[in-house]
Amino acid sequence: MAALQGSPSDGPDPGPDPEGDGVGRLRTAVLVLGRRLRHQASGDALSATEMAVFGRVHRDGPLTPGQLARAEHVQPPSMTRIVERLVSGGYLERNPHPDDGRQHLLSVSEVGAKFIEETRFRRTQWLAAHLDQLSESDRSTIHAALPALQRLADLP
Amino acid sequence: MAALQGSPSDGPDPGPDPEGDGVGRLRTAVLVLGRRLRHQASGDALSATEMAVFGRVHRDGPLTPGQLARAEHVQPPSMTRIVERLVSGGYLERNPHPDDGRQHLLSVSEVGAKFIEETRFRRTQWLAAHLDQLSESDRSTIHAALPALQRLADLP
DNA sequence: TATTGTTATACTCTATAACTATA
DNA sequence: TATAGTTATAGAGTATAACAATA
Repeated sequence: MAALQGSPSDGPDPGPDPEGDGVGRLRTAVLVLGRRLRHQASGDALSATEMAVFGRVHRDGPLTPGQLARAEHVQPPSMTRIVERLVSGGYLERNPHPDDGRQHLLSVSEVGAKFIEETRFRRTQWLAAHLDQLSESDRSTIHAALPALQRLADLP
Repeated sequence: MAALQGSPSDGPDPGPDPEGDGVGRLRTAVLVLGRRLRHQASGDALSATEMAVFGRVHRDGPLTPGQLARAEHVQPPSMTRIVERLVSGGYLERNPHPDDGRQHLLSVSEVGAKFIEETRFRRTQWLAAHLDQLSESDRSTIHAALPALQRLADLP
């Protein structure tokens, strides 16, 4: 079916804005946001991706590297490096897996927990600061779309 | 004010999911989507960013490299390389600027226009194909959030 | 033998700095 | 002198391939 507005086969009137369809605009918005997210994070202690992984461990409890790789849709070697930086930076801790000697369980360290409290308080993150500049209506619309965006991102 | 759900100062009840706030989830969704968009595009003729720039020229008419760089939030040298590939691939054409010898105007070539028609018909793009797998309700929610996401991406 | 994770390596994207040409 | 664009170079992020350890 149509994806975010009419597809070519929907009828005789594709509208006045042929390629200005939702797909193109969504792609652009995602790419620009991601680009800015990464770049603005470069002065921070953690990169955007590191922050995402760190936040996920904090949210979803102890996880193995493999679980994290699947959740973030990166390959295992990429996650190895991300986790390596987070562990050597003191944000995450590696604990042995109770049942399986090959795996580890990653959890937020004490230092890491304190770091989250600080950054939540300071609100220095680019995304949080810029969301605050939107109208209340824009924020709630984005908030409403979040589950759908997550489902889109996690589709096989 | 609060950004996508309660901030720490909103009251005594931060909810059961401290860091599972909208900011973190939005960051993750954007990063994962961008990652998959880039990766899945690697088999295509154009990368995700190239497609975004190409689509913008198609949408918004002849543009200069500088205008494109500002619109996509990349630095001018980055846009130079993106445009270079699109021009040498035959998708875009460089035309002299009527008033200013330093600038060029980029427009979609005949081959480029045909390419857009084909890909719209084939729907091979990762994003379009996956949007089609969402429910109608999810698609319309995302569609409704698109202007807000664009404003967020374009904030100074 | 299959799975989890790591090491080694390479590629893409994008940035900063320095330069050229035009205004 | 200021602006638009390009060239040269470097860094971050992520992938694939090969390997080690455990199930």
